[in-house]
Amino acid sequence: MTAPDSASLYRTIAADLKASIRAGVYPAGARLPSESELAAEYDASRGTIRQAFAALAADGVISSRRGARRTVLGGPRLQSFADLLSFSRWARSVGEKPGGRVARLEHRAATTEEAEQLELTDEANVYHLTRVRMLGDRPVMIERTAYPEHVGELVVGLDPAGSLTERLEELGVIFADAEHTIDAVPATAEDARLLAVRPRVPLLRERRRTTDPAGAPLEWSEDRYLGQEVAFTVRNSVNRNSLSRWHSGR
Amino acid sequence: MTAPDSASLYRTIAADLKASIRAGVYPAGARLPSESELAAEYDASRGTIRQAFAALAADGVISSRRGARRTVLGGPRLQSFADLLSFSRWARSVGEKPGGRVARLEHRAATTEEAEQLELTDEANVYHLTRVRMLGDRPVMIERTAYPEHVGELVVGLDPAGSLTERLEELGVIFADAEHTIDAVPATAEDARLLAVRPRVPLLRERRRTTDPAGAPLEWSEDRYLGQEVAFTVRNSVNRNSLSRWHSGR
DNA sequence: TAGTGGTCTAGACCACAAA
DNA sequence: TTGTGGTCTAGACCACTAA
Repeated sequence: MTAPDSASLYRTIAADLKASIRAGVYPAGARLPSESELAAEYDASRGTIRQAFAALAADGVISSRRGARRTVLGGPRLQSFADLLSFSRWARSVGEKPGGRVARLEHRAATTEEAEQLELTDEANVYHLTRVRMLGDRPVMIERTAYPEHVGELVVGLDPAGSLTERLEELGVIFADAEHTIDAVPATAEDARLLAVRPRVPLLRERRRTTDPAGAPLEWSEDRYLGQEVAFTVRNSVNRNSLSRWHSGR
Repeated sequence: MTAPDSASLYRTIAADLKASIRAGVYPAGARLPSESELAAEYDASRGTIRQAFAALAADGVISSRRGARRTVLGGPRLQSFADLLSFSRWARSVGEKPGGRVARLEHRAATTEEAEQLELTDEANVYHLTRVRMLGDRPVMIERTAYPEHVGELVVGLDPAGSLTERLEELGVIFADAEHTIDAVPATAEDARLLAVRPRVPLLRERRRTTDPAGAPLEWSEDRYLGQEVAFTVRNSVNRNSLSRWHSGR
């Protein structure tokens, strides 16, 4: 889950293939080179080539079947794990100017839910940050994030108008795994005020728990997006499925 | 992407591990056996064991780091690709009784969007089915699905109150890959009537395109769930990300 | 320091798709 | 029939974790 040997051969090959796909050398539906062709080209063993292809498959970029060459899947261009965690990075990647303002920053005792999600004892404190995030000059999302103390202490020293995630990474915090729960809720009075919309407008809610390579929680966030401005896309297959559907059991 | 050799050794090992995890032998956070231990136990090579672990990682069940044993990730129990496609199968898996009634079934020319999603020429016909799906006696979702003619011709011969996906699979239709786009929309007047809620209530919308192993579209569906009854969960990591965030660019 | 997973090789046989 | 990807083996060396 860490990123060791970022220059390993199979990663290089995978990056080359991704770049070619992005550049349009292999458009959606196109057939990719065979394992043996690539093995010859890179002077690598077949196993290494298969590892490169497995990396593309894990990102939902290609499809493969025995007997036929691999093909490029269509649909939207996928984003990296890092782009997904950082609103600022994402905004830039879609050609928008990210912005934000702090609505509230607290250092207080954890709520029951926060303690559970961050795996803290009930008496522990958290840093809780509420921000309104903007694309250009339009607010599109409210971010309510709880950090455990050891992360929050870093956060308070940073410029809260910019990308906290990127700054934290520079400070050596490694984000490794995340779990996202997505549903729809009506805007509360506070939501409506912060986003400049009417109460009860549909918002797309993403609750996210992010952990480090050892599985220790780094943040627990509840983000609320303007419903029809932002969407999430997931690809899965028979062999690869990290999506599930839940019922509140109300 | 097909399911060849469903009895291959690595699949057997992966299934055993999943069963043990589900049974609580390895709870969330627990350390799993090492590769060499499993290799000895199954009299398999290390590569085969690694393939089994890769299958669990692809489903977001485990985490791994060099130097330390693999650990079980917490969070909700994951569902299979098949459970995700079939409302009926999903409902049974969460202990609810699935139900449904047909609101409309049409055989007509494809709309522009349907033609694009199903990769049809503009003049082609589709079968379009609108159903209200229930858990117990409560409606929770509206399903609006377009099928290309070769699939739709099978669908019209089936009992539309039950699980079409399961019946289609029995008829040899193989669902291999899917792409899901999730956002929030207000209930239209028709939505509100079918779900017995007030107009403009937040609905969680899932648009889904499912393809066969060769990449040919099998269905294009727009499902609308009661916002706070149903949620979707996604797990991803630095090495495995099939989730992305989209902006309508409005 | 001992044990673990990460990377890579060089083979083998097989099931399947496409021509 | 030819070439493809799927499965499996038996080795090797290395980077990293944890005791």
